[in-house]
Amino acid sequence: MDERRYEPKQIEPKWQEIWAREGTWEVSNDPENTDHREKSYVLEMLPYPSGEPHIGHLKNYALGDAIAHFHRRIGRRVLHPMGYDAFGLPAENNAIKTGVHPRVATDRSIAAYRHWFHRWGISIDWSRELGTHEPSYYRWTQWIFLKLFERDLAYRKTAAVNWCPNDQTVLANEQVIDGRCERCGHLVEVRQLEQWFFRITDYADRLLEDLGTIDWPEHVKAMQRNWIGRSEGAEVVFGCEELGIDYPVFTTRPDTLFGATFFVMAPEHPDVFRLAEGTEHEREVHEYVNRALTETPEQRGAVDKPKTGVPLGRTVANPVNGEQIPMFVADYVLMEYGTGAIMAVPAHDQRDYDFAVAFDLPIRQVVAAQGADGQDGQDGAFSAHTENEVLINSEAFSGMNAVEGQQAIVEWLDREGKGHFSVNYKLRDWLVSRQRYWGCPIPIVYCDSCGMVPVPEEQLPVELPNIEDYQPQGRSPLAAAEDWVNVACPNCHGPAKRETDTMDTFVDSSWYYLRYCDARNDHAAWDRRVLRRWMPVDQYIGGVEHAILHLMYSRFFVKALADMELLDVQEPFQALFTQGMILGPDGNKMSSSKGNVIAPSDIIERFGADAARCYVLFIGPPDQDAAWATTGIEGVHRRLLGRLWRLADELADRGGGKPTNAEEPVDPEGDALTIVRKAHWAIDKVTRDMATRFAFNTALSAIIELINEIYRYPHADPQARRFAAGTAASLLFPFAPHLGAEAYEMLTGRRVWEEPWPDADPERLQTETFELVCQVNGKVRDRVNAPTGAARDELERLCLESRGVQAHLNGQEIAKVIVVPDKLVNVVVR
RNA sequence: GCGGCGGUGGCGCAAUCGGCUGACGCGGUGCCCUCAAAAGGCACUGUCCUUCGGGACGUGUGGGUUCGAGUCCCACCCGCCGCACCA
Repeated sequence: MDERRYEPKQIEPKWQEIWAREGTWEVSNDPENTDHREKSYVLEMLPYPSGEPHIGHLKNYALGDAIAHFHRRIGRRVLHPMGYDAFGLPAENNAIKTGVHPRVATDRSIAAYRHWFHRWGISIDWSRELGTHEPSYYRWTQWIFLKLFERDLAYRKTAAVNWCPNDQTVLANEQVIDGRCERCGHLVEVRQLEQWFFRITDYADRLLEDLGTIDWPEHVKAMQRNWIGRSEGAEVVFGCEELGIDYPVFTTRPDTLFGATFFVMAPEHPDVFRLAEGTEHEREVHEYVNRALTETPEQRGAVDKPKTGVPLGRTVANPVNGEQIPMFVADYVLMEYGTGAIMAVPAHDQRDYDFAVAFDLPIRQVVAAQGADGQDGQDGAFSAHTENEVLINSEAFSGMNAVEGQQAIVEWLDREGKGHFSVNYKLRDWLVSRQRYWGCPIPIVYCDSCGMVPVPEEQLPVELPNIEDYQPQGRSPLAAAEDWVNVACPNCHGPAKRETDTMDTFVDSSWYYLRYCDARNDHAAWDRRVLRRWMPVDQYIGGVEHAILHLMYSRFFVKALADMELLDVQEPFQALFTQGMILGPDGNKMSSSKGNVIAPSDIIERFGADAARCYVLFIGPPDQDAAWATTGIEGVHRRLLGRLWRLADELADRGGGKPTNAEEPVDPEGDALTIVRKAHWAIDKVTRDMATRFAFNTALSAIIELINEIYRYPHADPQARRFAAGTAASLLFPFAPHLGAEAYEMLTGRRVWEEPWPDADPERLQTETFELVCQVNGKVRDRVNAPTGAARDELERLCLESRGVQAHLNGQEIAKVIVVPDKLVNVVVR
């Protein structure tokens, strides 16, 4: 007798082959609009293909796949596509090192990813597969660029930009973390360069407001709000009479204007040298600025660093009272924020206060708590205005409530032409050009006579040429491809040159979810009507590391494209789920240098795809980080999958003339009823966990409980056990599709994915008795069986009669009895 | 400093609307099956006390509301994440 046991290697390929051959998960765009099922667009963030997928990918796609399967089974038409974010630096850096063309390396990785997605059994509509590096895709990336260019949302300007000397390219603000390149960790330099930008700042308010319309985790919304950094205040003009130049500053506290006792400029401010010229401080200013500019952002930004600065030898006039106040240059003022210059109010701002103390400058309090005698110094610098703050030392405005005073001061400034209400943002325009090869070419041509000319749509794509030398030299490697660079001007047909920068890869991934909807459209990026059938993405799933970059850029794209009437939604991702990381067994982030990497390929080899998928979901709440434990996957393999398989094997109808079935027995009794009830309980539990929250860990534990219950009654009616096992297989299918399909087929002869999601029968969720919790003064003293739905006084009687309660009453006086029907009775004694 | 999220057995965690704390899994202990092992099955497993009936305690700390608090309120401690000289 050969032993029969759960062998994923025999089960998994069988189903993968069927799904691949039949294209089971493909879904039509339904141009006739005949399919009236509710749509569901389930999407995981597309992978950057590098080597082989890692365990985080497995979790990401296991999560999305469970949702996709669940939605299909509850009767929705589900779009669940896959693609690859295939342009990018790692493949190019690899090419520099090894000479292997980035396309070759990328396509090799893509093949590996595709292979593994099949072996994981992810239910993907493969007919929509795409790679952002394919001309059939980036043709439309270029088209979108041109659309943005037409609307002046893509533009070129010279600006101080972040330059990574290691990667030899510029970076977006969002790609600079603590002054370092987010990719290679090298210190970033600031350079004045002419670059391409997308005008995302035009959308700052809408990006902020519409966060209220989407179902995203609070922390992601908070990060976006933070990044947009909207603050309301006023722009106030300080004039330097000696040079006849006006300097506007931004302030959120215009009510403190009368307390401004000096004025500070950032070292990067373009007028600093000009102001100092000819004054006794000229040399000192040069030295200070040069020193400040060579400091690393970490050094300069150190929180407890003492305030430094140098006088400029000039004064500006405070617009509210004409007072001449001295100007300084100091590195605590940032060129990137506001106007690069500030009015300093040491009485009400900690930083200004610190500077004033260091340079012995006057401190004048202008806001005080009402009734107080004005001794609170610099307190309240950042605190919001309270109702009882009043202005003092503020001429005509003295005595006014601070909130009203602020309003009045700005209105007065506005009338005088010296200021106005203003809103400031931390968000900058998105720098999109990169001096690198492996990216989407920018479809622009420079002509000596016509200037900057967009490549006509019908000439797209501008294909990336093959080159020999990928080494960046401060300009794009494409600049060396002369055959490609030199081109006839589309306008005058004279000699012209192509733009040699490529686009940030975040441009590619900002619209891929739109292309999936109509992935094989050769005539357009998409058909607007098809988009209407699918967009927005109903459930987006990915890592929190994209909270700002990818997710903000995509939102900007959708809003801009909606404004062009190219699509009909305002937000790309209606709901977002951010998964936690799988950490190494040592609790640290997995990395090859720590030697704690768990390779999915090893895991699947040992335990199969179903066990791997279930384990990454069972390990804990899916939005939390969790450490990998090999004993954990063994548990899932044994207690969940192995035991279900054995049940199916034991209970399967093996012919015998009867049709196989796992129908619910009609009138189960005794143990059979207990098992049937547990099955309905599990249906209800799993359904609620999936539909109302992402509690896959508890859904799986409910399925384990059901399986345990079937084991507990080995001699119960086989039909009841078969029904329960079939239910377990059906419920397990979204998590472990191979075993779910296999066990279901063994028990019923049918394909589980063609079956509707089971319904919990409310009658079966009800029991005729329940365990009544009997408390005395809130402590549990007994539990007794009571009829479900019993009257309050009946429950009270049962409780009072119970042995445990009797023992604790000791003849004490009963003050009160609390009855919670079908749950508990609490006897309060004195 | 600002914003967000957490703190429950030896471990991961569960308790969904204020009602039995610790579901489920891991780990541990004992037993069954076996010539033996593997595999598998069954049972027990928060701490302390116990006359073995049971009892006391227990959800970061301290207070409060309540018949009843892991859950609500106040104050605080600790940890993680994001932002941060943002005017």
